[in-house]
Amino acid sequence: MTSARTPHETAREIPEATVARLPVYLRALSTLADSGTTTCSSEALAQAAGVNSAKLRKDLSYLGSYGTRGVGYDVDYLRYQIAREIGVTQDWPVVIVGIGNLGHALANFSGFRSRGFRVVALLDADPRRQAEVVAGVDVRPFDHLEAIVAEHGVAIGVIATPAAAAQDVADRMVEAGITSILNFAPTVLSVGEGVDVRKVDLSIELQILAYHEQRKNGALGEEDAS
Amino acid sequence: MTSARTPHETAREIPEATVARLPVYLRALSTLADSGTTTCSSEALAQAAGVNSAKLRKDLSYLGSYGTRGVGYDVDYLRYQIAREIGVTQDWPVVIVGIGNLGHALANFSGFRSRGFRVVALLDADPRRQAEVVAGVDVRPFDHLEAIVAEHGVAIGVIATPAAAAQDVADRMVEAGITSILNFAPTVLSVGEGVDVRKVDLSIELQILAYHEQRKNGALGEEDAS
DNA sequence: CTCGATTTGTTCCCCCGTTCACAAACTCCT
DNA sequence: AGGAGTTTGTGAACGGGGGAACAAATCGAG
Repeated sequence: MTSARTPHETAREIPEATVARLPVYLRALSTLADSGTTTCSSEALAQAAGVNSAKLRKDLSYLGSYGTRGVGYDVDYLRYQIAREIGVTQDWPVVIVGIGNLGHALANFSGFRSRGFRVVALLDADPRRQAEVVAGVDVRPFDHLEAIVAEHGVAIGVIATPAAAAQDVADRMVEAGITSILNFAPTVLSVGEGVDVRKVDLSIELQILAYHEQRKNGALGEEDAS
Repeated sequence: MTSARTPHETAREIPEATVARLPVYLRALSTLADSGTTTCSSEALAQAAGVNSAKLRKDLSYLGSYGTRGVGYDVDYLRYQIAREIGVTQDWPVVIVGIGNLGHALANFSGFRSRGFRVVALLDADPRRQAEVVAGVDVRPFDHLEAIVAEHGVAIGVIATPAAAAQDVADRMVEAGITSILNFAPTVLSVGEGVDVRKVDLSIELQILAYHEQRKNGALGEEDAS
């Protein structure tokens, strides 16, 4: 969770940690369904999702009581219930801003369509990129943002620009009416109340791995550095 | 944190949540340094990093006492201390497996070099991709993995393959001696004791945003579905 | 040298999340 | 029908992290 919480909490409250795991369960269920499994226990699903089975059951209990004691969960039924809870039974239009190397990769990412997301526009400020067609969608000028958001009712924006441009892009997105941002630029974004931001940061992930790696190697560099 | 913990804990223990924020502080400090700032308060740095100042001070206190009361922190000094703690004062060789769209983007990512990481090899199982040269490094057969890891002492591997291949790649990596994996494939990896895995999953991030987005819109779909 | 202003380092408390453990509920076999 | 075996859903204990608040330390002015 990055942004502030909405003041008017609706109905039942699902913990943030649980929300973050629901997509994992959803994927595991899809895999099970593809392999012909129609029913599974919390133990089996937990293993497929890489979590503790007690945690899985507690997570699912926030959604309701969708299992059968002594039996387990119906794969298709549970899958639908989770998808509905997350909100991916409907289609979410998405705009991607910044069509460099990463933007290309994101636009071509097949997991978009199959999981309830539809890329309605690719935007870039660089006129040289606006000639391109990526993944069947043509790259348009960044200035079209407001019109596109209004036309398609876009709520989710993806920022794949260099760090220097990210905050400006975010500001424009928010102004245009976007309320959820996925940020790939290595910058801290500041946005107003009610806007959610999630960040994906490659170099941070690598640095976290480096820290643990360093410790595995018996902690060199123990000088006190006074 | 994804994998198990090493049994023999060394010296002082830094909480995982703090470790995840140190790279953010490091970047904020670099930005401050670039703008000519030589000293900053915890309040200023916290704002630049997008966190609470009390949390920042507590995080830094795990590293030692590097500030001066009544004054603040010396930007360069603190930056070096954090970099040393994370382990990015040395250079980490990295291999990337799977040179599709995403692999291209990762290989070209400039944040690698500048933050203590060096891409020593790009690997792909597809012979057609092995003709390419990406970001000055030529794509080599996946089978070269073991030799490259041994030669350069690679500890960190990046998986950018399709989901179906990811587990096999991970197994080979671990067997070759890699002990930290950054996984971009949408799969749960299972690895042995002592191997760290971090995952970056686009569709999960989008689904989390979708969930919150759905709730903002006044929670439709309140049928009980008996 | 002393006093006020500033800022760090740390203590204390609370809340969220994880895990264990068990009662409730269901199936199947006899 | 009844009992044994399974598996879910949840209550309770526990640990970690976040934030407020304060004492300790440093600087600067007079």
